[in-house]
Amino acid sequence: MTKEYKRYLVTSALPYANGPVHIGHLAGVYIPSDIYTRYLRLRGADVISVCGSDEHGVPITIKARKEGVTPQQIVDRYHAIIKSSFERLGIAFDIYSRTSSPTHRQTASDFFRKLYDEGKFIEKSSMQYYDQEAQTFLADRYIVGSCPHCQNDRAYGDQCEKCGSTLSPDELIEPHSAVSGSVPVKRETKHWYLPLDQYETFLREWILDGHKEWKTNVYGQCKSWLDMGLQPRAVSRDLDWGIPVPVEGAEGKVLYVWFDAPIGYISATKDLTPDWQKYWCSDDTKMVHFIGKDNIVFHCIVFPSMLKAHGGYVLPDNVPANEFLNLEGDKISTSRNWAVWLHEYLDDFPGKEDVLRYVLCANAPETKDNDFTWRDFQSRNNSELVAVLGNFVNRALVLTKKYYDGEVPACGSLTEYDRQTLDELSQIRPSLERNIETYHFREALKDAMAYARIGNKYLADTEPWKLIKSDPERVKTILNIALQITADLSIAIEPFMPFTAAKIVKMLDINKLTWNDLGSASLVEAGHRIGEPELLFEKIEDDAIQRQLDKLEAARQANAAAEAAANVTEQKEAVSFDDFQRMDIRVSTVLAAEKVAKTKKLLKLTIDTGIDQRTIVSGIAEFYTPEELVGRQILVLVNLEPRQIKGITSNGMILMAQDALGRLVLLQPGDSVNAGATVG
RNA sequence: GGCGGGAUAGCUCAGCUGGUCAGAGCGCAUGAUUCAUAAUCAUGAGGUCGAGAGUUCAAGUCUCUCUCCCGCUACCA
Repeated sequence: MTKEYKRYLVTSALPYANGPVHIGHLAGVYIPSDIYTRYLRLRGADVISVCGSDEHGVPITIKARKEGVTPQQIVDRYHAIIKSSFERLGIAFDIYSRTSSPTHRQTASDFFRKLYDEGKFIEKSSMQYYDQEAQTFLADRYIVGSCPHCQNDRAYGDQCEKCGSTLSPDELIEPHSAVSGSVPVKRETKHWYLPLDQYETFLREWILDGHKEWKTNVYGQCKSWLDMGLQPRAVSRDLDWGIPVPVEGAEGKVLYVWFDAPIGYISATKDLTPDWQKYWCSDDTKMVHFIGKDNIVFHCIVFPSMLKAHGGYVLPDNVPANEFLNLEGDKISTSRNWAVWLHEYLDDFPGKEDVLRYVLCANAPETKDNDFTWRDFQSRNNSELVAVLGNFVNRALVLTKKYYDGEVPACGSLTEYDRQTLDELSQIRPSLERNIETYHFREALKDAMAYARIGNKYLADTEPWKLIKSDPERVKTILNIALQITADLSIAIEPFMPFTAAKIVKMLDINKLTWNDLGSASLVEAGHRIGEPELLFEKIEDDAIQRQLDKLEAARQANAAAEAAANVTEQKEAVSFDDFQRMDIRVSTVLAAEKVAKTKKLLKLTIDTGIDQRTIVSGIAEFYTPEELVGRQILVLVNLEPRQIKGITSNGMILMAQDALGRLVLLQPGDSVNAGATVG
């Protein structure tokens, strides 16, 4: 798509304000978007970068309730932390807004109302759980019960955090309200849906035909969704935290958070400039969404459908989604405190903002999930930033200071080798530009570092410290060139390491350069006096790394302790002996076992209960193979109501123990007994 | 089970439309060097490009099958 654009609109996924920002967010979204934005600015492009906190949604209300504060207090807290830590890291948004702002409330509300008035929604009533005591409908997250898969008695209505399965409230065993603890009842409620299915044709043409250049993970994910067929998606919820649905008779309903959040890009732009329509409503704006892969469907399918339904807005030109960053081999997790928090990093490593920016860019999960390790962090700092970049700049400046008292020497006639070096340097820029413009920031960073590598090689090959005795004139030219390379380097690394770039500019004591200067060999004039050289980076010693590793180890142990405590479930309510007597549990023998086609967890077992032979379907395929089950004695609840599973009638339930890891283990008699022996 | 992504030197990764594509950085080894934060520079080690088959004059690069990892989705009492 070689369309000519007049301006750029860069958006970065809105961080969810129920926790601080960690390195996964940075590597996936904010570092790339910042590099891209800074590059465009250096080029003098008309570009704005917008972001803000995503402050609605159920998890925030849950956190607030848990802490006994208001949702507003929660989002105020994290908005402040996130905003200031971004600033400290040099993430240069033109505006960092928030979705609880009046502008956003108005914008999202108007957006909804326009679609509503134009009949772009469908209305549907459904039965949902209602808490009579608290007089409120319950979001899926607010319903707690036993997980039907792993028996965890603290599963939520949308997900069981223990076994990871996705649930619906109806699946929960013994559901109760997380608000009041009472047993909820079903009550009818009305909601509005965006009929995504109506936008399928548009999306297919726009993405599958029109944007084949998108990253394979993004394109593939979109294709997958489109091929599965899109369903209408609810855009409202029964909740009191959020933007009220601007429709008569919609009291107690708010916009669903995924509907209001992306509109935050628009309202942030409004907060930034009265000229916001120039960016949002002109075809010659290039909009780019920087996101993580968990957001692909919202930014490529849902939000574009919303924009299309609304009309008059630009669609994204690209959605460069990154994969996930792991930490020391494990998934980053906010709830498990398995993360490197940005605000803590900034406190622990003052003055090392660029080190983190460098490492996260060099190791960004651009094509697949990646791992952040503190050893790698240390190694990249010590052997790349200190040894290559910092060292080269220091060499050039110190030599200038030493030989010429800081006065830039004049460039004399160039040798063949000089020309060769300058030629090599000139080849970097096109590659660097191409890599940034195609969102290959890892490669782009390598290109930027090449200036320092070439500089080091140039000094080693020309050996000015030797020539200073035999051919002082020649040394002037050499150091002049070394200083030019240093100046070029400062331009090339600015998008990646703005603090370091600024330091170099300060040490050279020159005016800030622009991208157009990159590649020039006359950026520092002869006779100019440079400032005082200082070190750009310092080595990071083992003990600093060890402290971070210890910190993580502490989190790991805290998690293990918490999990162990959580795993011992409470004793259930007392039952009468009669209740127990009603259960008919028998020792049975497995006669045959086979996998149920098209399932991952199900086995179809034929068993001898002593009374009869019958079929039972059980979800143990992940733990037992059919072969090892045949001939085994097991315990079976034989008088459980039959149930249809995958078209097979299951007559009974196999008793199993579940360990702390969610693993299912069969129970069997200590000694062999006859089939049909009763248990009681 | 369906779909998507990934699998290339010890580590992190480049390899676009098939033919100097078997590469870079780090790490390692050897040598050189001392201006520099013991930093730098040179050279090297030979990885069956996840496995197998196929198309082709020619395949990491295309097709098919399989294995493993990540994600989405379905199923589970």
